[in-house]
Amino acid sequence: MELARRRGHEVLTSEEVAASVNTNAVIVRRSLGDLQRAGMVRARRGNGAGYSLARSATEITLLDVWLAVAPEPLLALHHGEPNLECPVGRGIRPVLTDLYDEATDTFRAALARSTVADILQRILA
Amino acid sequence: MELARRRGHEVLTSEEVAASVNTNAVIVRRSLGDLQRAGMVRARRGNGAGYSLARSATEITLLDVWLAVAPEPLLALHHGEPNLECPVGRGIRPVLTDLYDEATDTFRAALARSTVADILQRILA
DNA sequence: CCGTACGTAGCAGTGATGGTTACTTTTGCC
DNA sequence: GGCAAAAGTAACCATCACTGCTACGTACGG
Repeated sequence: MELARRRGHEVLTSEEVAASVNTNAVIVRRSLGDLQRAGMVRARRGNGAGYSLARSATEITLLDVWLAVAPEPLLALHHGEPNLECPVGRGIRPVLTDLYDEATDTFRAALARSTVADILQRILA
Repeated sequence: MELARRRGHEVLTSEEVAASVNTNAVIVRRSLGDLQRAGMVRARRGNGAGYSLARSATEITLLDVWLAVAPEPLLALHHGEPNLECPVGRGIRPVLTDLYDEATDTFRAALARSTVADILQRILA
């Protein structure tokens, strides 16, 4: 959570972030790369480089982050084809994808209700 | 979907279900075993054995199925501990689990709105 | 008692993820 | 211009979960 270092440090290196998450700097660069492609984070390179927020923390929702780092469909159908000779096998997929989409939408709506700023405020409270 | 064979066949063997899902009988037995432990399906053994619904299809929601077969938390925290020297690292987990629970609840509520009977009706429509 | 089909263990193949190392590229500073 | 710092990225390995398969134990009807 990038905003916490708006108390002095304008940018954070991947090493610093990795230390605070107890993981590897490369993992951080990979994840922040996703957020950067989604336009929520800026990366400066070269000497004195590091990451900073590209948008205000009040304008970044959990949903934004979720979409940037999780391309997977949350509910996946069985990989293989069902047996098309069975009447259920033929018709089940559109119905299930429909229901999946519905459930996924409510899930996303819940994520969209919280911004990074909200979360930070609740952490510091 | 077990109800479709209430047009004659009282029980289905794992082999028959596997054929209709284009998968292996053992996989079916494992999955239906979960549903059986959750009380939604009955299994008869011995000669002429097979599976049948333990409750009416109108009394089985997608949420029931989901809970029976998916014990995973849908949104998992990072496995490792965050750095506890960072103020954000210390406080973030309760906040995130809270938000995760909230989103997961709305997701489950959406699943609870559909029963197996509903799905079957939509398939045959 | 015998055959059928569930229950379950064990194993190989696959794919996703995390972690590490190493190398390239960019860029500020001297 | 050259050096050093740090992002970007590729390659590789370990781990884990899941599917699919074989095989065997177990319950139960005829």
